[in-house]
Amino acid sequence: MNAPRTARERARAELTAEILAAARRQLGEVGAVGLSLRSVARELGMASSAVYRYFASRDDLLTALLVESYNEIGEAAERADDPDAAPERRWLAVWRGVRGWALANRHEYALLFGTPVPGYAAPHLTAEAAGRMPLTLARIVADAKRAGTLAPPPGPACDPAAVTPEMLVILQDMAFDVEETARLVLAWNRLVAILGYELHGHLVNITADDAAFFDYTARTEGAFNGLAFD
Amino acid sequence: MNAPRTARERARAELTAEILAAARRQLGEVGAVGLSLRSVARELGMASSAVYRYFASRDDLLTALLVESYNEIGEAAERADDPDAAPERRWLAVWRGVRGWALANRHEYALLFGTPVPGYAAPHLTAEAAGRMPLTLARIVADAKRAGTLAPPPGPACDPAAVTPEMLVILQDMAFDVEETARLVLAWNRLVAILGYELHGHLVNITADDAAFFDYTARTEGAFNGLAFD
DNA sequence: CGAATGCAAGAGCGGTGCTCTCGTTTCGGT
DNA sequence: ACCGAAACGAGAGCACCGCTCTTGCATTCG
Repeated sequence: MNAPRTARERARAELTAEILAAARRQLGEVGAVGLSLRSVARELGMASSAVYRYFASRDDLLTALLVESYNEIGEAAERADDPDAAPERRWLAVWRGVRGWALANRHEYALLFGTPVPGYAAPHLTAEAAGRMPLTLARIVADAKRAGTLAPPPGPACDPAAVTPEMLVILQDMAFDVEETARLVLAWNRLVAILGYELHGHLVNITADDAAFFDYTARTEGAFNGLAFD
Repeated sequence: MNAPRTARERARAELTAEILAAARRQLGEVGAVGLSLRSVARELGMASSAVYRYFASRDDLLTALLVESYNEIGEAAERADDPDAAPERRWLAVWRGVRGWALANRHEYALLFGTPVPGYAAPHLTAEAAGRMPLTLARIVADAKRAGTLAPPPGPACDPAAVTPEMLVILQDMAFDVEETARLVLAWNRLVAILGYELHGHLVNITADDAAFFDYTARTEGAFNGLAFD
């Protein structure tokens, strides 16, 4: 990420940003499958072939939007977190913060957590951005554990072989054991899943007050992770 | 679903089935976004325009595959269920049955529970087929409740206004209250979500033994729904 | 100043969903 | 037995897509 020196480099950086912005706008309107490189080019008044100077393929453009969205949802989670509050309040606040972003950016949310494009595997660079949201949840539980307010593990035991050693290493400075790690994975999965259900219409005619049901889900999952809900 | 009388009607029914079968085959190979009406027509040796006599649009064809897949996953759940076994065994068996179908039909699974096509809303006819799998889970809990082996509700309370009255009516002959209904919705959501994570690669480098982690998830969710796991 | 590079534009390829027309076949009622 | 209506298959065509290649112009660098 060096600063552009020449005028050409500056222009290139600006145009790249413009393309990305236009693509993001169109993504928000027509979704990922409807996003067309040609229409992005049209919006910017350039030939479609010119866009390929900046993004090698449509998938590359989508990957850039993917990273951007991962960072946004991670930032939404981090911004909603007040490290000085009680763990239960923090937990609910972060869940609500993520929901707020998801409701305001449903196409981006679908891009992040929906059906992956068949021939497409998310490049490794997305890993760090993708981790910000789950890590925010993990920090809350870690703080509660450090403060000694974490309840004993409820529910059945988890096979220690089910979770990778890498995962335990990543979370090692938070001193999580296998059980706590597995429950955190499930909490992260739950947050993503319940929002997917709400956004994709799977809860129509099932839940009446989506916000209330979401809060219920958040409290449930927080209690499952040892936080003092109820 | 009347029996075909004339030769024309018989031919029409057969061709419709052939188109559907070819489409299903291609869906399994290239996924929903890669499924092209033209290539289906090519496979059957007919003009692409002829297919439109049988399916008004690509979305219509996809809807037919959607209903077919919903019924298959529902049948997989029902077939895995042995009503004479203990509720805990039934619960785990159904979860595993659904996982088996999902692993063997990942593109169909993605079609059912992945990102919905932007302009597309699932027609109402899919509702009955879509309900078979969740209802199988509900029956197990209902039987356990009837047998008096259901544990008291764990976790935080649910706002009674969160769940629709319709939902309670549907499950009324099982005599579920709001809490039990909400937990069942979450169990159904969990089953779909954890399989989505496994199939879409969100658990790579996180879980080591996917089957073991899935079983852990099933037991966890079963215990949350009052079944006697652990 | 000249060479090398970056760049935008256009044409073109093969693919898509979908529509319209045209000639043929089949069916139902008289 | 006939005749009109309906169903049907095939083909051409429209507008769009991702992507590539070539061409000519502008900028940068030695």
